[in-house]
Parts: sequence; structure tokens; C-alpha cells
Amino acid sequence: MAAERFYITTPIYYVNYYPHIGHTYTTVIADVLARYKRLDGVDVLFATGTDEHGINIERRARAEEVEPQVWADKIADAFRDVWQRFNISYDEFIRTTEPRHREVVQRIFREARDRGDIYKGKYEGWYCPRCESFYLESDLVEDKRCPVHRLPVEWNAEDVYLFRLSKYADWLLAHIEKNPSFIQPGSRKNEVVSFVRSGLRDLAVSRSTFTWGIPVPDDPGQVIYVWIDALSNYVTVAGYGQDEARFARYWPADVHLVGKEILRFHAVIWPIILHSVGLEPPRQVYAHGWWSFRGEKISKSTGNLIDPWEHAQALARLSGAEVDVCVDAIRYFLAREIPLGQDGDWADESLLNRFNADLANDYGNLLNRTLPLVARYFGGLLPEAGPEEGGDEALRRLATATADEVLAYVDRCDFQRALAVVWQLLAAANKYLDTEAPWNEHKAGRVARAGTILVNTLEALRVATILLEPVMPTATLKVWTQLGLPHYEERARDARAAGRASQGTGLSRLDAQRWRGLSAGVPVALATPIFPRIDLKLALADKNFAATPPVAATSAASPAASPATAPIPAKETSVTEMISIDEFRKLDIRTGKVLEARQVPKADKLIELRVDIGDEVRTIVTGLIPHYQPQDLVGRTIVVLANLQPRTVRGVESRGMLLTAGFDDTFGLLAVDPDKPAPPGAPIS
RNA sequence: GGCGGGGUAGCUCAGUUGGUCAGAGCACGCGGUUCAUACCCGCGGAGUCGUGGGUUCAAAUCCCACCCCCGCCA
Repeated sequence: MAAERFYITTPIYYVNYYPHIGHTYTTVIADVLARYKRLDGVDVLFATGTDEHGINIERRARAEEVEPQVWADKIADAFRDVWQRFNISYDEFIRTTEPRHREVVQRIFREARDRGDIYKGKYEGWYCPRCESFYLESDLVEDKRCPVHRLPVEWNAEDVYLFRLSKYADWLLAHIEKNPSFIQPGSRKNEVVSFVRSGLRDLAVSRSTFTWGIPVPDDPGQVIYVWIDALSNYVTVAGYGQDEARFARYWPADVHLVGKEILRFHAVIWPIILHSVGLEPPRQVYAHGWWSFRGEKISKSTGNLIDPWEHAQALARLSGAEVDVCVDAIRYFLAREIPLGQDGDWADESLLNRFNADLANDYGNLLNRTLPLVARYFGGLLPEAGPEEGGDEALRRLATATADEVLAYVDRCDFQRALAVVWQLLAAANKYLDTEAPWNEHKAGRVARAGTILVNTLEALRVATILLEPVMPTATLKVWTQLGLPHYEERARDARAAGRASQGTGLSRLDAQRWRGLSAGVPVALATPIFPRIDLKLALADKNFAATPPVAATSAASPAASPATAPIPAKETSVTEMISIDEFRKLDIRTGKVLEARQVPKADKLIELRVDIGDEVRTIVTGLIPHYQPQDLVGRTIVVLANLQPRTVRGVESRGMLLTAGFDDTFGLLAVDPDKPAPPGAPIS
């Protein structure tokens, strides 16, 4: 009874900071694909999760004065929370700190070592004692200094285990050659091939400089490094070493969806690790592109991170639609706007345009121009369809053929075209209604014919709605209810409430190939716009439209983590230079409330503050003595530049800057009007 | 520098092996309709297909040179 199965993964996300658009994009696309596969009757295993080990997490937790696991728990919760809001129907949420994963990782390490593919050696490189980590020559800033601390680095060696990557280069090249769709898109495949051809070096797969990780078997001084630790999550989920039947069913994975920045880890290192221990490589690694924001590269340092949830809320505010529906609109935008594999730009106009033109006008309005006629002519009960006339047959043929076409594009991960096909059907249905003009038929006394036209139009809408469910799992439920099928909405809501979002409505490809899926005599709802049109002028004038609270994060590479952003250095701006309003908006200036303050030891002027800036608590070091004493500051609301590059002062990392005004002997903090107190995190503009 | 991809209507892009290939969607303009969320339907644009050569009866589509953009090179 082996139904076709499909195992899809997202990368597991590094818990060094909260989720952002990069994570959301990958995960939404994976969810869309998973839902389409389920629609197609396939047994889907869809996994996502978090990568929780490593020195960066250890350090981050220390900065927050918590245990690493506590920090990891918090961020993992944050991810699950976002996925809940985005209606992500994952079947598994894997965390690298789980015991089952530890066993898998140790087993893979041990097996590769037993085969002679892992050996003890030295990892040499430029070492920064403050960072406790190695840097490549190319990472260093002028004078061979550490890019984080600007301290001189030293050539150092660490005893570690190394993996013989080079041994498998030829095997990998042959595998890529034999499996043309292994690396997608094709342009990325070329890059990987040329990289492998240029020669592989052996890879350090353990570290001895930190302890937050899975110990190397039989060598407790060593911790297994991220490559094996993180990448192996994909086989853990499939049941490797724990549930052989499950593993046999779900491995190899059908597709690892990854951001282009981590393609190589998935297309080179991971297949070789698997091959070394006698496992099959994944069938496909698909590298998607990055989003820019309003034409500019997204960067943590410029603070223009896109927060899709913020945008969903903004859409809800502007349109009056429910926020769940707007989440769907964001999902739709992500899937429709750009081809997977290419970069795209997140422009407010584009998002609004998709919302109005596609969702409100073409889709929503079709429902809202049809249902009132059913109400008027048939008392709100769906009429019986009569014999085919006029354009009936053409519409039927188009509608019943649409599912195959859509799913064929889905198989190629071409969601843009897949959705365009649905919109062709919607356009045809709009045109059909125009041409057949049931209002004229009714006026002429041909009531039955008018009914047939209305039913046919709603049938086309029904087919389109099934095919849109994977992209818009909530909004489509509202369509079902308006079409007189409220049980779908109830079923899906129950499933979601019970944590079984993947069950959805249970509608399938077959349902979308059928004509006459609606039942005569069923009462339909009074039409209420599901996607209320947005006034573009108002929306674009709304300066809060895309309010995106910037966040600073310690950047850290993780092979299975997928940020869609590439940090770029902040530009230096001359004091006298004029700046545009857009440049000003890059400054994240906001209120903060001082929670704690203490003088920095052995520093005359410095005070170390813990400041609540709304969505997090920051450590900020500032030279306020003698103008202020630490105890003067606690409890005060101050003004903070939040997206200043972090800087370490006297061994304390300061993340942000207090704004002050100083002239001669007068020197004071900028304050918020005490008559209009603002909560921590209030933006300043 | 090496390897690879790309420069086509205002915008985003399609254009298989050279001959209705000069297109689609959006935006815009005009007309129609008024069932509908000022929505839907119809019509329209002349864009030297990056630049300059070349091959050919025929090139956006092949060849050469050049300009510009992008990706990869742990």
C-alpha cells in the first residue's frame, strides 16, 4: 500500500537570532510545495527545525546570562510561533539538541571515522583569541586584524578531526552528471561543478574550543562541528538508525530547499558525508534566491529587514481584511512574484498590486459578482445546471484541465507559472460571465439558463479555489464557506487547532478535475469581500505601511541555516552631507527603558546599561560619567539608536547608542516628553 | 584574474534546434458593460531585441570584438 511519498525539508535555522524574511520565504515555499503534494494525494513528510549548537549560541547565551539551552528554547519557540502564524504545515520540527539527533550524529561520525574518512589532524589558520575562532585570510581586515574586534590575529593550530572530502570529488561529479536535476536551478549546478573541479580540501568536522555541541564519540575533548551536526538533521527526521521502516520509506529526501548561500554545503559536503556512510544523497537540492527590499539589498546593518508579519498586519489595517487572509496574501506574493531560484525585490507597490489586481479584482470579485445573482434569482440556493450551450463547454474543458497543468509546474517548483495558470482560468471565468451575461438571460425569462451560467462560473471558481489552497490555506476556507461548504472551514480549523494543519480540507487533484462538484439546492452565503480592495494612494502614503523594526544580530554562518540576507558593511556618512528621507529612515531610533546600569570596571566614564528597546533587551555601553551616575539612569526612558553596528568597549559588546545633546558643560540625555510617555521600542521619526 | 549567467515595450520578464519572434503580465490610454470590491470585457502602444562588425536568401535567435550588470571561486 505504498502510496507515493515525498520528503521535503527546509534548512534548520540557526538560533542566533529571531526569524526574518529569509527564513519565512524558504519555509513558506516549502509549505506551498508540501501542500500541493498532499493535494496530489502524496504521502508527504515536511520537516523544518532549528540548529542550536556552536560557539555563537554559547556566546549569545552568555551575553544574555542564560544557559545555551534556555536561549535555544526561546528562539525555537519564536520560530514555531512564526510558523504557526504563517500556517506552516510541517510534520516535524527537528532540533539539533534532541537526544535522537545526538545519537544519529554520533553514529554518522563514528561510521565515517571507522571507514577512515575522518582522521585526527590539525586545523590551522588565523586565530582571534577574543573570538576564540579562526578566520580566513580573506576575512581579516587591514593589518591582519580580526573583523569583529580589530585585534591582531595569530597563526594558530587546533587539533581537530578532518573529513576526507577530496576522496569523493570524482564520485560527486559523476553523480551530478548522472542526475541532471540534482542541483537546481541549472545555473547553480554549474557553480557547484566548477567549485568541485577546482579541488576539495579536507574539512574540519570537530572543534575543541567550545563545548556547546555533541561530543565526538570516544574523544570528549572534541565537539562535532556544524557540518555533521546540522546537516544530519535530515536523516534524523527520516528515522535513520531509529526506525528503519520509516527511513526506508522517506529516505532519500526528494528536495532540500535551501537559500543560495548554503547551496554548497548541501550539494557538496552533505552528499559526500552520506556517501561515506553508505547512504543515498538527496534527490534534489534546490537553491532559491534572495529578496531585496525596495530595491536595496537587505542588511542587518542598515536595518531594512523585511518582517512579513508586519506586512501582513499592515495589509490587514489597510484593507480591512482579517490578518490570516493577509498572511495568505503574503504567501501568495512570495510564491507568485518571482521564480524560485531568482532574486526578487519586495516593493510595496508590487505587493499592493498583487493584492488588488490578482486577489481582490480577479479572484475575490468573481465570487462577489456571482453570489448576489444567486441570491437575487434563486433565493440564495444554488440552482441546477442545465444542458451545455455557448461557452459552457470551453469553460468546462479549461477548468478540468487546469489541475494537471498547475501540478506539472509545481513539480518543477515553478510556482509563478503554476499560479499564472490558475489566473488564466479565473480570467476565462470572468470573461465567460461577461459573455454569457446571465442577467440578460434572466431578464429575457430564461431563468434556467441564467442558473446554468451561474453554476458554471462557480464551478470554475471552485476548481481555482482547490488549486489555490496550498498557497492560501486560510482565505480559501472563506471561499468554501461562501460557496455553501462551511464544513471545509470547520474541518480545517479543527485540524489546525489540534496541531494537524497538514490535514487541511482534504480536497484533492481529483476534485479539481471534476466538473459539478457543487450541489444544487445548497444555500450560498451573502457575498462579503474576502480581499477588500486597498486604496493605493492611501497605502503608499502610509508611512507605517512597511514599518519594519530592524534588529541587530550576531551574524554567524551555519551550513543548514538560511538567511536570505547578506550583511554588508554600513556606509559611513559625512556629517555635512545632505541625506534623503529614505536614508534617515534607515536609522532605527527608538525609545528604550533602562533596566539596569553599572559602571564598567576600570573605566572612568563608562556605564554599562541593560535597555529594554521593545522587542529585546540590549546591552549598551556609554560614557556618561560624570554627567550621570548609573543609579540615576535606572527606570528612565531614553532615546536609542538601535541599528548601530555592535562595538566592543572594554570587553563588553555594546549594541546601540544613547542619543545625547552636549554643549560646553551642559550634557544631557535626549528624553521623551513626560506628558506623553512612550513604551520601550516606540519608533522616533 | 578564472569559470558561469545575463543585457528584448515604462516595469517584470517569455522568446525551443535562425524564417508570422517582435510577444505576455502589470502599469497607462480609449471604448463597452453595469452582475460586482471604480470591478469586469474589448481595443491600443511601434521597443534600432546592449554596441559594432560578420555568416546567411533570412538572425533577438549563429560567429567575432567591445561596453555594462550579476553569480561562484571554502
